[in-house]
Amino acid sequence: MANIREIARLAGVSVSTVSRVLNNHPYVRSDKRDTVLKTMERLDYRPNINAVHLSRGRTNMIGVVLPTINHPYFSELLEGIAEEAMKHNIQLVLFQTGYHEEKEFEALQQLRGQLIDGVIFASRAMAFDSLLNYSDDGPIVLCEDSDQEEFPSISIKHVEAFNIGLDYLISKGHEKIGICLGRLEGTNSQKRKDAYENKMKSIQMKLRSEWIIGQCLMIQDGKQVIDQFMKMEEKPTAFIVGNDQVTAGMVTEAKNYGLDIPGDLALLSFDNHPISEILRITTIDIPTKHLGISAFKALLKRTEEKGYAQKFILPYKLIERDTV
Amino acid sequence: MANIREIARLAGVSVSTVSRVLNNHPYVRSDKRDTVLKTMERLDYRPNINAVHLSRGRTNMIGVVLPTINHPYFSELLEGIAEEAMKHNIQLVLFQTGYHEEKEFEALQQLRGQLIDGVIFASRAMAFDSLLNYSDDGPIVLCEDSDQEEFPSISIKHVEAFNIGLDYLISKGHEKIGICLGRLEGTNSQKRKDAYENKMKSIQMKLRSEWIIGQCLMIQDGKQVIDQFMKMEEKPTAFIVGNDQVTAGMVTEAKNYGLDIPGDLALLSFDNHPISEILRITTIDIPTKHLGISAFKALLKRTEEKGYAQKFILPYKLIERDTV
DNA sequence: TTGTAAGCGTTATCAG
DNA sequence: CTGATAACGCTTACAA
Repeated sequence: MANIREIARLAGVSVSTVSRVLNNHPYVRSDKRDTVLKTMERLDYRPNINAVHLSRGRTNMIGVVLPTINHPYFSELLEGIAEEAMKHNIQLVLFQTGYHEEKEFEALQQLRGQLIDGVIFASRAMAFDSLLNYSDDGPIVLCEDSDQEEFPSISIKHVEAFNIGLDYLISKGHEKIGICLGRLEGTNSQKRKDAYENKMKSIQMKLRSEWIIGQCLMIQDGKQVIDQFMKMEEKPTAFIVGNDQVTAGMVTEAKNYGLDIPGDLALLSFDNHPISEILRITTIDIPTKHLGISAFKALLKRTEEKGYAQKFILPYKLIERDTV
Repeated sequence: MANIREIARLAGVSVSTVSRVLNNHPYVRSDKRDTVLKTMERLDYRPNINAVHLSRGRTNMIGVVLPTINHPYFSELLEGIAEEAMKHNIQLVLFQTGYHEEKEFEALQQLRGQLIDGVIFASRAMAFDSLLNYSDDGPIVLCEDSDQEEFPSISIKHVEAFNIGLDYLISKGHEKIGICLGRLEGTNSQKRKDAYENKMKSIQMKLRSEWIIGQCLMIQDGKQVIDQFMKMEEKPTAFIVGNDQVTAGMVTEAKNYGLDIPGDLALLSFDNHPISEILRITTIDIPTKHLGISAFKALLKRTEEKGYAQKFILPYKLIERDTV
């Protein structure tokens, strides 16, 4: 591949002039600029991006850490990030972790290695303290309802939203309420679980471990929950469910058993993804895509302003439909 | 940030020795290796990846071109690519195009600029001839049912699968068959449309433009199709639909109108994504994730073997459920 | 087994 | 406005 030196030689100018043309600097006589441009065109020249990156010390790429791409929550979030990044001419490098910490560290090492200018954690499995070690290596943004004040974070108020959901169920006469969450280890799930346990205590309901179900992420998991439900001696009259996919699985599997929703079992869910409208699932809307957009904006801000660590809270909204 | 020279100085060795340690070369005396390693540890050293890339002339990153991330078809495909890439320690750079050609060119320019070692086109909007210009810049793989012999390609036999679907509908007594496709300009859609038109001719059915519907990609589009359907004077008795999302929207909107599926309208779809099982949609399974896995493998093969341009055909499978 | 030094292809400083 | 030339941080002959 042709390089800048060759272009310079053929155009009869110095490499600096070529570089200036490349970067739209002023102070290049227009006839020189033209010959340079023509020479580039002729050789179908394209600057070596790695060299540019090395020289500049920046890459205009950021990393996105997420457990899995193929889940509506994360792909919507990712889409938000991608759209906003595109506006600013920033490229995305993907780190699909499958919730493995090592993979998350990889992203951070690439940050330190200056392959990426920043990192957005769409989800985090690693300890917060470990994260702190990379604080000086570049901007980091967290998509979680976080109390820390070191990094910018974007989220909804999970506890509050969960309480709204629980109150709604209670207002409809439910007391025997079960809960379906994703990875119980996750920060968001923890918040939600705490909210649930506190609320149950406040209405004098004993916690039943059988009614607290984890690892609910996909449609298929919802089916299994209903299978479990059918076998329970003491059944809850309602479930609050961490995401619409799972609820979708529950609704349809419930129908297979001839259950009446919400008569035999009420379901309140989170996300308001398209499937919930289709299945008329009562759900709490989370502005997932905007979470992504805001995350990117926060990263940008943090890039410009070293200590910037604002906590962004986005609004949620209860959407009443037919499963409660 | 510390660099290799500083490590060398502090460890009392030369930069080449440090480099050798970094790259697990043999021929480094183990006590030297140890001090180097310790020094790195102490300074929390991480090599500058851009410098490595520039020096090596390779980046171990590949580009993935797709129109949108937030659609089950593409996010499943992407997941396949991502999983396989991870096994080979290859990073993914995303190019979300929204079907815009310029964005696709961007990926190719980054290929020429050696930021990425190769490109997978999960979908393509640009002309094939334009693509040919980049053939020498690095391996390119296409996810399409393609007749060209220049690049490796991965797909199912769209025409054949479509014919199977149409024959199945016909065998169930349908002749008045409509069709819902995605972007009519896309290569896959073109193939499918051709198959449809030929089949209709072969059973002496006149083509009605009203029954050929494009821009069907999401759940919401399916709703609109049914709204259109309700207004048709002459109604088809069946639709063959390009993807499950759209069918899902159709099924549920049809219920709102009190239509009987398949009595009033039969629906045959493609993909076999989780939602189709939930809604008991009869569909033709496409191994989307494997498409992604194979695409990555083909890219790797093409990297090693210049002219490699095999066409991979993956199997599809009719899944009989309740909408036909 | 080790070190020296020449790349890799840009950008940026500084002198003209 | 233009051109030398020194970075940027690593890899890799080549020589020892």
